[in-house]
Amino acid sequence: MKRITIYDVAKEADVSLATVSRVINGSEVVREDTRVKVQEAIEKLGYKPNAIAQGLALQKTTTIALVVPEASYFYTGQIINGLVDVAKIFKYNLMLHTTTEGITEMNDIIENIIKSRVDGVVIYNDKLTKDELNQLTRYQIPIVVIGNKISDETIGSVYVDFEQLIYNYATECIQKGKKRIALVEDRKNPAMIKQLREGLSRAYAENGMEFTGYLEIPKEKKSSYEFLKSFIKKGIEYDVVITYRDSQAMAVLNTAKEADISIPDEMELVCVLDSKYNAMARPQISGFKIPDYDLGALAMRLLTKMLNEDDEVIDKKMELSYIFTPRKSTK
Amino acid sequence: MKRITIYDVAKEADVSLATVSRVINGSEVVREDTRVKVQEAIEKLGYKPNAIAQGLALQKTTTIALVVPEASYFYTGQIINGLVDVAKIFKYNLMLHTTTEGITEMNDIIENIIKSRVDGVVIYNDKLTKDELNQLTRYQIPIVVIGNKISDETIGSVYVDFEQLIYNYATECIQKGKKRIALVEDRKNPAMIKQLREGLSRAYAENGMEFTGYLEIPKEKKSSYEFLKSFIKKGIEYDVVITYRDSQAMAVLNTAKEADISIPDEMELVCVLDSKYNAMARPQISGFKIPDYDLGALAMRLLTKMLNEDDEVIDKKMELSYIFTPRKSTK
DNA sequence: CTGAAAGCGCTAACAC
DNA sequence: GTGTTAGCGCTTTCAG
Repeated sequence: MKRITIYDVAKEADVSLATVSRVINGSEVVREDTRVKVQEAIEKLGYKPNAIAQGLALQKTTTIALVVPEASYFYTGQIINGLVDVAKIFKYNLMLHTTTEGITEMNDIIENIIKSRVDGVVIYNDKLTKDELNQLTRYQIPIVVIGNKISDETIGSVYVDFEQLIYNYATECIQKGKKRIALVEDRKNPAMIKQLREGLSRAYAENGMEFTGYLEIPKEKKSSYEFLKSFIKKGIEYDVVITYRDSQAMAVLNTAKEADISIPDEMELVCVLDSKYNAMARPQISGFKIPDYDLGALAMRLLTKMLNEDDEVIDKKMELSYIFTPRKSTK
Repeated sequence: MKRITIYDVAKEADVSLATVSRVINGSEVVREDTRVKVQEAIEKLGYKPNAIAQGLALQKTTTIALVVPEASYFYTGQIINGLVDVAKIFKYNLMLHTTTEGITEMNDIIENIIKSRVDGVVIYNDKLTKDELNQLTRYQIPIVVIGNKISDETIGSVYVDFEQLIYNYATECIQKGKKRIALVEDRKNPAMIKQLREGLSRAYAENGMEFTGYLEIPKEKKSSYEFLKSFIKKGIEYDVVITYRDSQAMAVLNTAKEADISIPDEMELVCVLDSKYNAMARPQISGFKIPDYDLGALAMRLLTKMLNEDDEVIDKKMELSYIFTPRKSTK
């Protein structure tokens, strides 16, 4: 089957290709009967405009690049859903780029993004140097970053302040006398853990103490569970242990049970990133409800605004809040 | 900043644009010193070839469309990872399209895919009519479907035969005397549940019985958990209950515990789609390890073969196997 | 209201 | 080896 182009339609409808172009793009100036004539020709031939050619002619692709860490986790998934939904509303297509921990060179992705001439990019990524961002801005491409407070002329950001979140929580704990707080390392999210440590350190510092509860998982241990198993049975050293992801929290739960430590009576447990699995565990795990879907949705919305010259973007830096969801693992 | 094109590079390097094109595409015929000259010009100007223009000229975009259900679940995520990794190897870009249950009209997506002139598409989707596929094939675009046994001239498929899986399992159960098997409905995956029911029915039929253990979740119940709660406490009616997703299995686990039913002693539990959460539950939930990552990776590999004229595609229909992972919820 | 023609950036014969 | 030129399919002035 021969590729059918605007030219074929023009011939079929006995008009010029300019006219066909007009009806495709819903121009008002076309007379009704010729519009119908063209429409019929389009139907008959099964013509679909070539977005690539349009992109070339218009200097815009109506597609946005998405850069996300490997799409494995529920949390990321929800963010993507938010991005996708809003993109759909504004008729943007999405190019998916994923970063694997360290392995995927950001540079390749950036190179790719630039070549593909997308209209904008949304990046959800902890590790991401200023340099790399500049690379993108140098090519004038609008960016929205999820999870970082960066922002300037062509960069917007949408995030939750985890440092503040954990600071607030720790402060409250300390004031209630729960001074022994532990934070479990998460190898998959070093940048996030760094933020959490900072928040904890700040809270401790303000109370004249030093934070010493960072639980680094020894290299030889393959999983948090394996580590915690040997760690937790040593005895109860902490009032509350904080994990980043649900699976780590569940590991704590399981190891505590095995060590006959009662949660929350003898030790409390909090998971930063709440998830449905937290609610399914027994005891149910307390956590912070992060507006993941909204992070994605608002990021995309912000980008569409930045892309649309008519829209005045008031604030390129959007901080979203979280809600602590107390369940059974905390008192 | 003015958009810099191949023409600018040509002028800068004092050669013709054809030569620049040649070095960009690694043509062998360029003399070393002019290649260097051009490279320098490219560096200096920060030139990046416009993939859109290349796409137009070459009649191919080196991008593949992905159609997946909303990217929420771990299972889907792994498939995507597989797809992404292989796509990366073969330098294909990915356009992401997601289908929301029923809401997203497949037609819009198809329209979009056709317009974007992708080289191929990978569809992971239960509900997908033959009609819709034909729509795509009509435009000569190669497709690989994940999860369905469809296949013809331009369509390949990679799947796990769940009907057979559950048939095998049920048959074994029946032979061991566990004749009361239940299957919990999954509203989010009706097509999959249909397959599972068929497998169960077949197993029962072959043993001269009829399958009656389909547990439909009443419309007024908001979650599997809510339903199971009222259902399970009625007493033990089944020898083994089968769920599709991990969260449903966990719901069974929790409700059984609340009803003081011992798993696996009084009732066994199997989750079709195994996940890490199954291993974190207590008792740990048995399940079938589905090669999700491989499904994605092989689907993409198959597509790349179909796209490459040199490659002879031997079999467009790939059935992957599963492994039953017995844990503590089955005897 | 419609058509003619230039151009978007790049590739690929075809010359030289 | 390198340059010239004709497209790839579509949009958009500019005329008429």
